[in-house]
Amino acid sequence: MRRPTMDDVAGRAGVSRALVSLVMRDSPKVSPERRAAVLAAAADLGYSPHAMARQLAQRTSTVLAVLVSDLHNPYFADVVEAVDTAAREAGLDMILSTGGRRPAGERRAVETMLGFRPAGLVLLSPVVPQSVLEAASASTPVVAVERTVSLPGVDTVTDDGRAGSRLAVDHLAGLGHRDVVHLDGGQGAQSSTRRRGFVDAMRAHGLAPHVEPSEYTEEGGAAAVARLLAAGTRFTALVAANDINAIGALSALADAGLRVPEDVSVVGYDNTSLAAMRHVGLTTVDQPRAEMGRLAVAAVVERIGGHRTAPTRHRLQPSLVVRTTTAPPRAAGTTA
Amino acid sequence: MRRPTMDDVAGRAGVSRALVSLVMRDSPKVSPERRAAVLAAAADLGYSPHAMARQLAQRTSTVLAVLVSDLHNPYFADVVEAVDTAAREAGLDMILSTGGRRPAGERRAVETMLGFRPAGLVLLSPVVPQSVLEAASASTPVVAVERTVSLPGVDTVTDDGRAGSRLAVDHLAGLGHRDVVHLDGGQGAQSSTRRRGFVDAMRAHGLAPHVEPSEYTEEGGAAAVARLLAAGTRFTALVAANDINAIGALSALADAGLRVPEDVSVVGYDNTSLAAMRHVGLTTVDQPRAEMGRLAVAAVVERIGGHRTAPTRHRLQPSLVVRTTTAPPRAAGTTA
DNA sequence: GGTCATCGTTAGAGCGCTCCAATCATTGGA
DNA sequence: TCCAATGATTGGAGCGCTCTAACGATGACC
Repeated sequence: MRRPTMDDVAGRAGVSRALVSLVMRDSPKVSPERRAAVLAAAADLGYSPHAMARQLAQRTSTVLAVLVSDLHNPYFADVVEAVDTAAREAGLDMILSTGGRRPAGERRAVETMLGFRPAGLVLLSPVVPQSVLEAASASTPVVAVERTVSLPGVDTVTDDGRAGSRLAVDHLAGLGHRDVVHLDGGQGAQSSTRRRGFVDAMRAHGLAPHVEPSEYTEEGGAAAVARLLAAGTRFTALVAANDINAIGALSALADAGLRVPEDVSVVGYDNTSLAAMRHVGLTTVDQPRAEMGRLAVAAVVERIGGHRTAPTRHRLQPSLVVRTTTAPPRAAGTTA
Repeated sequence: MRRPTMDDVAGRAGVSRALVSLVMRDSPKVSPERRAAVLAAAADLGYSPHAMARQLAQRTSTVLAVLVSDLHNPYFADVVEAVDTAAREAGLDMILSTGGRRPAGERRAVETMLGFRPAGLVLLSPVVPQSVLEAASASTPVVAVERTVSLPGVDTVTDDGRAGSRLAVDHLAGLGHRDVVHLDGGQGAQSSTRRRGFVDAMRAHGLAPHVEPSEYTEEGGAAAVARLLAAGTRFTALVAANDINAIGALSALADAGLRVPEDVSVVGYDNTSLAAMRHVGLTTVDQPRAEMGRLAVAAVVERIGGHRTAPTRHRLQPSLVVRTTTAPPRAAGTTA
């Protein structure tokens, strides 16, 4: 079970350990014969470098730590995939961990990862308090995705949540809706931005904004709609906190015998694979997830290289994807 | 940016580095006063142990490497969550990586992870050739989940795919279906087991089994159904390769104007959150995912402890979850 | 023929930690 | 009172690697 070390390879190839090290790192200053001998010995022994020993000696890490708030949300699968690809291209190895959308879980996950002295830390929609991010940024480059942070040591990559909500409202208002309710993301990252965008856009259309508390989960969406119906609230359209929240809302509407989009129109946020499913066909706001993942890694790389110390604030433009859950309200055409 | 080391803490607390090490590992053989002094110094300095240096010195890793074949399949989110929880309880830190369901990608991911000399390697539905698993098992405990492997050094945790398919067929046959088609998982892990179970169960009911090639993806399911319809194949029920494959099949059926379950019944496999969605309501075969994740970690832990060298072969019993995509066929009641 | 770069190679220190054996301080038993 | 036993603490070697500086061997140059 004991794996061969550099010394074993050196012994077999009849060279010094330092030379083996050079070969392993593709140094140009090694004669072809020696290089061949070393590679042959390594192959014979089935040797591969010990990544941790290397990092300890180098005093520089190639580990990119990534925290995912919720593995069940397909939104993250896309971002993580992009991060993974970009990280590999930058020569970084991704470590993934999850906090289960709970601050305590995330905090512990961050601490564990920091124990590995990663080259950087990418947090996807984190819910930990800012203080944790600040502490982390003291020892490694930190990038927060889909979370507004104003710390000088923390870079951010978000979509323009206000613009996203505006797209949704403009679309609905254009269809003739006047009674539109926003299901709020609560403690979730970026929810306040989306809420503000909703309120502003509604006012711009001369409509009264109604915000109903909810959260970034299916259950939350269902519960919020159930509450609205129980209260007898009048609405013909919903702007959900995100896609899974919208899915929950759709379920609750179906339970109540309301048809979508005939009785109620629904708009989601994130354009996850869920929204694209034929049986859902959710109209939703698309975030450039791949781009966001790439930018997050790029931000880390820039900091590592020391090319930058000032924080980056990427704010990407979302777009609307219209599918089958939105249509003019019943009494359409009555609006100006 | 330089993080404090154990020596810094020792200096501040006025003790030796070895004593700090003992405190950090909660050794009982440290006097309360010294312990307090060390902890205070560590807190002042914001010290946290360097996980990699620790592992190098200990010659034993606490890293559990986990390979996920497809982050987009919610099936894995559940298993990973269970693995994460169990790993943490066992004092292991999870590293996650993904191969994008491509053998080359998985192979590279495995090599990268092995560079960290993990305490164990858990592969979820891997598609790499057995030789890769064999090579890996030479240097660390390896557990394959949902993949049949007969190597002595590799433990396995699978569900009983034959039994799962049988549950599906029994259910459909019980409803009166006679023309049932199985969408095959192709190269995917465990697909041959599920296929065999389907064929055997159909024969046991005196029915002719029809197997249509497909794969573990939404597109694959849609394409297979489109092919069946184009060929004019007669069928009243489908046993899909897995849930996302079933989702694709549902879409294709809808496109063709066929209603589910009135015209065609559909059974999935995995009981993912997708299947449970109100708008899908997929009848499906449930795997005890949490249990599987736990068992996988347990297998690694047993090998680490040296308690076992013989391979474990866990085969768990699946169960059927009946929802709304299955019903008697149009001409029901005609069967014996 | 001697000096000086240049090149490929190597010894050895050190990364931050754990482990072992050795040390020192205390206590209890005879 | 002395010695063994117990418990708390420490020095130093070593984990597998990288890095720096130094090394010997060439060859170029005058």
